[in-house]
Amino acid sequence: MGEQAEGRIADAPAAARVSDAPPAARIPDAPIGARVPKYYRLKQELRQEIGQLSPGMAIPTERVLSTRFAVSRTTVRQALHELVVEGQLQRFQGRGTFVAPPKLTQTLQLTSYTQDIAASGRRPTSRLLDAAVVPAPSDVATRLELRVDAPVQRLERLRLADDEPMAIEAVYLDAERFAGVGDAMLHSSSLYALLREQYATVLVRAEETIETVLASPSEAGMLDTGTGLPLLLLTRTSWDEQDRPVEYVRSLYRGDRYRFVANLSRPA
Amino acid sequence: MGEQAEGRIADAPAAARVSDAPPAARIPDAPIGARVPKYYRLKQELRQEIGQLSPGMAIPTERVLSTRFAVSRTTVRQALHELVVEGQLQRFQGRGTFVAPPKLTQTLQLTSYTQDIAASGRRPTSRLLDAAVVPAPSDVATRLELRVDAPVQRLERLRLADDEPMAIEAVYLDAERFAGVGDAMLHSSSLYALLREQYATVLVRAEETIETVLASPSEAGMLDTGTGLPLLLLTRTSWDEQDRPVEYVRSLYRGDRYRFVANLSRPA
DNA sequence: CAGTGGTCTAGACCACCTC
DNA sequence: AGGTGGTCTAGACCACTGT
Repeated sequence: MGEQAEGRIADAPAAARVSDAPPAARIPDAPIGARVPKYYRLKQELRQEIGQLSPGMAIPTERVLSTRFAVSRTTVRQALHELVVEGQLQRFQGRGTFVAPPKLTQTLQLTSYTQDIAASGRRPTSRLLDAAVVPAPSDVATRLELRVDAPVQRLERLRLADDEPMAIEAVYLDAERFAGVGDAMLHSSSLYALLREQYATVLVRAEETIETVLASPSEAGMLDTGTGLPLLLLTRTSWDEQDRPVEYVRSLYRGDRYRFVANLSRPA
Repeated sequence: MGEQAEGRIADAPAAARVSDAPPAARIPDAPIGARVPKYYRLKQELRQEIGQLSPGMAIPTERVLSTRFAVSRTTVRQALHELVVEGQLQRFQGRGTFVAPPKLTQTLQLTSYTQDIAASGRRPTSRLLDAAVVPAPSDVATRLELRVDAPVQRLERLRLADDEPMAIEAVYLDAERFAGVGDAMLHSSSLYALLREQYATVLVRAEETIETVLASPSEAGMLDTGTGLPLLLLTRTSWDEQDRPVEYVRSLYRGDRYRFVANLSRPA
């Protein structure tokens, strides 16, 4: 990161000040008509400095930034946290803070996942985390038009692209209609191919929702990110040619690494 | 997906303890194989209590929770913050913390915005924040297939539903092709109607992206939320029947209040 | 005015990584 | 061992909302 910051004195309306602090760097002053917290001005300053750097480069440690800008480490951490959430920085415990690569764009479309990733020039893999027949919880039952506690096959997978964890995906299927699909998935990587070839089922439409949730500690661990960081939760219900619901999928993507794109056309 | 923690006493591996603290309430113990911070266990505990309450009801103040659970106010705030981000609580400076109403679902479709909201039984309004012809920044120029700095009409509106701020929307149009559209919008509320009636332009397809960003202080002010809270940024490029790009739109929605849904069909 | 959430400080200990 | 980010504490002052 550069050497000096531009702008004038910080420390806007409030707060006790250490009287004899060294000149240190400056974070931009608060503008007039708006209330701008110190951590936010620091964030803007850091954002600009980060813009000059390349992905993967390390930035100074929290303690260094704290002294350089003459603010507490808490304030530095608040600024860094927001830059992490926005996908500009990545932090690793014990290692440091680094400039993040740009976000990746994932298309919402009714085709094979594997196919999508490969089309973007990356190597798709997946790790089966869990495959079990369980009683349908109410949301799953509703989506699949089954009764609550009806047996459903749950398939939980960690999706990777170029070996980087990309999403945690849980698929639910009617365990009676798709008997044995759990075992079959132990040796197959494409659920859609399996549905087509073994169950003569083709998906023709889907409804997908997107919202923001936060990573639990275990989710954060699997996605190699921090607890409490925003994730994008995609849920998808897909129907076959007879308009029967076939799959209900919940996928969690890192919000700092992915954006989604949908193609819309005029309603018929 | 998700996880649970049962159990008793808090204060897992670390931290100095006030020796004579009152019995206080308990937050669930940390489970074995995972590292679960105290604020996260508190969050889970609070999440459960909130589940029993109705939207709009007040919860205890930060200082009360702090003593009740025998943790610092910082820890309480971290737990509350995550519940706010997840849309379970709403905080208002000077007033208190309240149970939030459920998220609203907004459909991604190529029809009038106003129409969409009305269809969901709410009253759509909008406030024109700004209408100016400006030189196209590079991203706008790219999307509209214009040269950088070509004149574009910018229309910035605050969208409301039942008088609640819903989104900040900035639309960009080719100022030469749609000359006068800025003035016309002063007296019209529907851009799409205006395009159809005054410019004989009908939109037939669009590409929409969704990603997470954070609220700046001014955005937070307009959306009546907090600085640094996650927003969903939707960008949309729409094309007419001749496949010319017509509009480029950037909309910011509160991530704690909205989710989005898209309908997909088998690619042709 | 008292009480709320919002910001900020200074310092401590922890878990984790690299050397 | 030493340094990193992650968590937590106790306390302060602020801006804002209600009375």
